[in-house]
Amino acid sequence: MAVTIRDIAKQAGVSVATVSRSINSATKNQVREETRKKIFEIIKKYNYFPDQIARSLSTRKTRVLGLCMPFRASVFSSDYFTGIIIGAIESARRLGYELKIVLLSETARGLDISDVNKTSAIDGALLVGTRIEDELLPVFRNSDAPWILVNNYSENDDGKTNFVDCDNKKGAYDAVNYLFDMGHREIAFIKGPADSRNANDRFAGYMKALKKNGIKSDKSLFRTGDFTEKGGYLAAQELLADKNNITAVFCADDEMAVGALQAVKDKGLNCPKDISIIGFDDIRLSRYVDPPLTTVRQPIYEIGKVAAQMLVHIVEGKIQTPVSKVLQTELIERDSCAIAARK
Amino acid sequence: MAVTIRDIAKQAGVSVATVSRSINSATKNQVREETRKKIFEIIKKYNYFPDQIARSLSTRKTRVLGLCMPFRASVFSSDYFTGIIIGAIESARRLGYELKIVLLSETARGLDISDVNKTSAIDGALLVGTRIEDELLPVFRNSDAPWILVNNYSENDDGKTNFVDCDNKKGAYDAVNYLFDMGHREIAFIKGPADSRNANDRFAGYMKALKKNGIKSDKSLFRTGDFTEKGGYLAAQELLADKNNITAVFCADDEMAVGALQAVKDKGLNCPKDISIIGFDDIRLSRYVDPPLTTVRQPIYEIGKVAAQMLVHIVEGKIQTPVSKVLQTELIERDSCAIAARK
DNA sequence: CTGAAAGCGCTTACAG
DNA sequence: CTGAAAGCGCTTACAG
Repeated sequence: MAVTIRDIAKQAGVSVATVSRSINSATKNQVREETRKKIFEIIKKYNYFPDQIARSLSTRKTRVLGLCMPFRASVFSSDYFTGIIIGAIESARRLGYELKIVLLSETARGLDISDVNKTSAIDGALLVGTRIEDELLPVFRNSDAPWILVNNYSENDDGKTNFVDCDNKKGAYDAVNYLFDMGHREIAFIKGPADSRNANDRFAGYMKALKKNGIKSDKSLFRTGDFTEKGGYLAAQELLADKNNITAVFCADDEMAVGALQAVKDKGLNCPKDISIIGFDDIRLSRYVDPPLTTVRQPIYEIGKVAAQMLVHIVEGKIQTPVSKVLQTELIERDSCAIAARK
Repeated sequence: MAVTIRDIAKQAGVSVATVSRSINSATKNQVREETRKKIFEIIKKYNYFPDQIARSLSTRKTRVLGLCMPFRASVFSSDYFTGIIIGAIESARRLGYELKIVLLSETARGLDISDVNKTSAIDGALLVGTRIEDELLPVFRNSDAPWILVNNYSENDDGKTNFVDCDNKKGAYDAVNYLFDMGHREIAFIKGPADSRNANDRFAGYMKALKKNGIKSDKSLFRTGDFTEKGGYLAAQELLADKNNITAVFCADDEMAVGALQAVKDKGLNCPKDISIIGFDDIRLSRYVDPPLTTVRQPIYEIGKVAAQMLVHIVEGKIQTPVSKVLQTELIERDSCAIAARK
């Protein structure tokens, strides 16, 4: 049988209340040092660890954060998933929290986030990988349970959401300006899925940059991908077949950029000589393809880190909500973009 | 205030016991259908969800599995980490469990796995990324709490450990035979860290294949890497400087193989013409380097899946321990190996 | 500084 | 088929 606080109390000749006070940093000063010392000896001797479950039932706090996400392949894209988790777990750990992965059912059965909290025994939620279609957001908003939207805030949002994200629009804007400065005028764009908020913001950034540079947008220059390599390949293939005067393509994520790169090669064209390609995210693979991909880096690890930290602050009531943080992207120049070829 | 079982009982005009029985599949048949129906109406009406914490305290089961690992970079290598987690979480979910990530402190302070279970509120542990130096294993063995060693079993082990792993020795053996059949006789080996069990088993497989083919092992053909790309690069560089007659190098993981490939290129040599390279794991990157890497595929997703499933079976007492499963590796032929060049 | 007692929200023998 | 009651292992007002 496991040793409980009762056993310790009995052996130390004190009440369970005194043992409890001794082992909780907030109350340990209420106990005479000498008493505490004796208690800790007994604790050590019996190798006692307080039961976290009992503690939670009593305090109504679990000290665990939920990383909540739909079970969708794109969320689990290795670099993204790993980055968020490691960032989050580092913060959590430092602040004395653990991390639990909770999968949201695809069939969003009107689950309220406070239900998630109760059924999953978490103090707060990091909401990752949502899409507009999930319709998770509206219902989450009606909850007073602490949660943070990670990486899917939209500038068209309601202003009441806690979130951390990178500046998708600005990142895309920068990418297009970069291409423009290299002389590109016919810049194609491969969008992400229509129901992805950050995909939309990236598109908005593209449009904004076009406008600023006096280029009028041309619908025949857009294609929609699904954030996968294959989707990028297909979209680029179409683009290359239709329009022979494009000199650059901006992809809403690196996966699609990798696919687009392959399409360019398969068409017998050279990147960057004939076509420049620029991606978004800076996944590990970007450095290894040939040519290495120029891209807009999203500080994913930082995002996870900041998000978890922020969530803990909310949970502990140390911060006023709504709260948010927008991290900056960084243009990473590699070899997939070059001065626009004369056409 | 959240609604509790009391509220439901009161509204339904029954006792909490009856409500409790109704909502637990194991006991729901003890309740008259009519009564149950009424109870569920009330539950729905009040949007009641049973508190998992209270349940856990009462049943002494949490229905969460712990993915326990040291906080070490190599564990978090994207493909590995993601593969294990997704595999594990899928099994867990299907069986009604959740997954919590618990970081083991580097400074292994004599933590017993049963303590982990108590302090982390988990029913069982998946032990990932351990090294011999961790000295976690011996202490874990003294515990009766359910746990499974993932991916680090050694054939020299005690036979009492629950584990799932791939057949590292056999995989390495296959790789070397493959090279031998292509005419290679001077086959270098870049080992993993000395305190990694699977690294050692892979080395053992290499040695076994050498012996079987009548090649005597040559110490000058071994180098030790650290499972990272950089380590592989450095080791290969040394190898290439020292021995000019090697025609192939087998790397204990793909990360090192990618590094080795770069070293070969930097030396002005061609892979596979001058030097064949073969890796282990089949990480995503392997398909993208130039030339694409021939490697020994480790079914990492399957490993996570089987491990979680096995753990649940142990936790629920449905299976006799010790229990284990060894999954087979698969040689993936790509373009980094060729017939040995005459020297 | 310390203890007795109530309470956190469930489950489950026990009795009927 | 149902209920009253004890119990899971803690924390925390309350009283002294």
